[in-house]
Amino acid sequence: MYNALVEKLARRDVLDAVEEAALARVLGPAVRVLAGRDIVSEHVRVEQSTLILSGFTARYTTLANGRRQITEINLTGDFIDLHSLLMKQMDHGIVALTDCTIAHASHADLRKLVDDHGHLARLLWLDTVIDAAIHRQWLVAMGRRSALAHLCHLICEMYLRLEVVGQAADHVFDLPLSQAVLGDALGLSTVHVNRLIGELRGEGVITWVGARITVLRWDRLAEIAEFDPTYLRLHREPT
Amino acid sequence: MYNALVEKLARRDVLDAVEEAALARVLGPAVRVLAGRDIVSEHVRVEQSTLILSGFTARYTTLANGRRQITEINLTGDFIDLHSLLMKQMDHGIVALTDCTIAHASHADLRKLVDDHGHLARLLWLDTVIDAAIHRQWLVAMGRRSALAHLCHLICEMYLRLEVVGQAADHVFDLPLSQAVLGDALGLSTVHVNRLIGELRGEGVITWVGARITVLRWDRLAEIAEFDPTYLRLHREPT
DNA sequence: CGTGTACTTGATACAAGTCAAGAATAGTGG
DNA sequence: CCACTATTCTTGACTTGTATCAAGTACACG
Repeated sequence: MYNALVEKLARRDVLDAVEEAALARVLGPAVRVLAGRDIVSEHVRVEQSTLILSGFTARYTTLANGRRQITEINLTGDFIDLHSLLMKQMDHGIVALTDCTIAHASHADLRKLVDDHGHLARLLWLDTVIDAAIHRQWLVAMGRRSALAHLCHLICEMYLRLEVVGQAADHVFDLPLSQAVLGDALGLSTVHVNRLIGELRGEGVITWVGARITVLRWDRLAEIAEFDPTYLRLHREPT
Repeated sequence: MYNALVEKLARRDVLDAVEEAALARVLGPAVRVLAGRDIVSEHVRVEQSTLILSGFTARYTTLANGRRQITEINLTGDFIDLHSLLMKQMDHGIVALTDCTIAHASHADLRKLVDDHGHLARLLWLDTVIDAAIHRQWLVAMGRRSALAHLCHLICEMYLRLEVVGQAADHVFDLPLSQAVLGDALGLSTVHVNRLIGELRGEGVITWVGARITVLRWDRLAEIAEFDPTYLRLHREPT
């Protein structure tokens, strides 16, 4: 059930059976969460971390005027609040964007896991470091790329991350997020997101029907986004 | 010479003499870097991490059209590329914004340090986790706050971070960054940054003469920014 | 004391937001 | 299975925040 996480970590460095077993041991039973529900609320203190077994979630922050900014979209195999092992108090909330299955790991157990397994600890540390790298790419896209390039960048990122966990292939994948959610992630209005998608459709770069995205011209998409996948660290290397 | 780092870590959790000594041992001699020079270039692979002993640096990414986005401003006591211990390949560059003094620590030595000192390792991990939290705050400010609120948020953050290392007190501090640099950090044009500063001056919120910023009305500044310092984790707690 | 960099201000352009309303889908209960 | 409802998507008209272009002023520094 924690296969996606193992696949992701194994994509970065060899994971031995002992480590896999240790990881499995800290995870609690699968829990179902309905779309729209908070998995972790803003500002709370937590004593456990959460692994996504299936579904999409978002880190978000709400402002006084009710506007929301999503700072990362997470998916199957992501340890969404691993950072809370070190920073107990949440600086943001995490909401289920679709129906999700999750599993918890207590900080006490995780603490023992990282104490006993140095190599695995470094891989988990790496995972939090990659979160930061994703944040930086979003910052660059938000601050200095055009809205269209920003959207293209997000599509490229989602495709690659889904591909790692077997939920994307041949430039086809499902992204069951509303345009309002995408707007909150991109820092744009829903209307503008809609027009950008229309533009990509019109140029024949993608089709997007329901949740199903088909990238017809990947090269063009990556070119508009100036997409460089280095930051996702999807190659195997001793860590 | 590494006092600022020790002060910062000690602000978060008790650091014993053994840990302090171990930290000192991995650091090489102080090196001078002139303003404008790259400390680490984009895309390169590195085998050492860098601690700022004095001065200001910026993480940045350059786009094809020459525009630049700064994703974090770093200062005295910051381990600017600690993440490279785990992700060797840089996904961004680091430039000296002012003349700086820095010290290097080889990854081999750092690796041994984190292997031998679990608690210290967690504090360093925490430091990278806080970098991610800072990125998230910038994302929120960029995506959903007004340009004015974004600038105010940056001023609040810089003040608190400088205060930790003894470079700010009584709402007065030096921020020797040009408005062009601030624009690259905020994702705004230089002209607009200039007008925002004028607005804050006009409202009597701050004075800003040369590099010297005096916050006359901190409450107002924090209110505009909706600033909540939780993300900087500046309280002591076992980690 | 001259020259480059940073700051400041004004005029204009444009990207993206807001408001509004209709069309398409998906979900729900009878 | 269909009618009813609530989202979500789409399009148009208009507004606004921020960028761009341009020119002048104030510093800093060699």
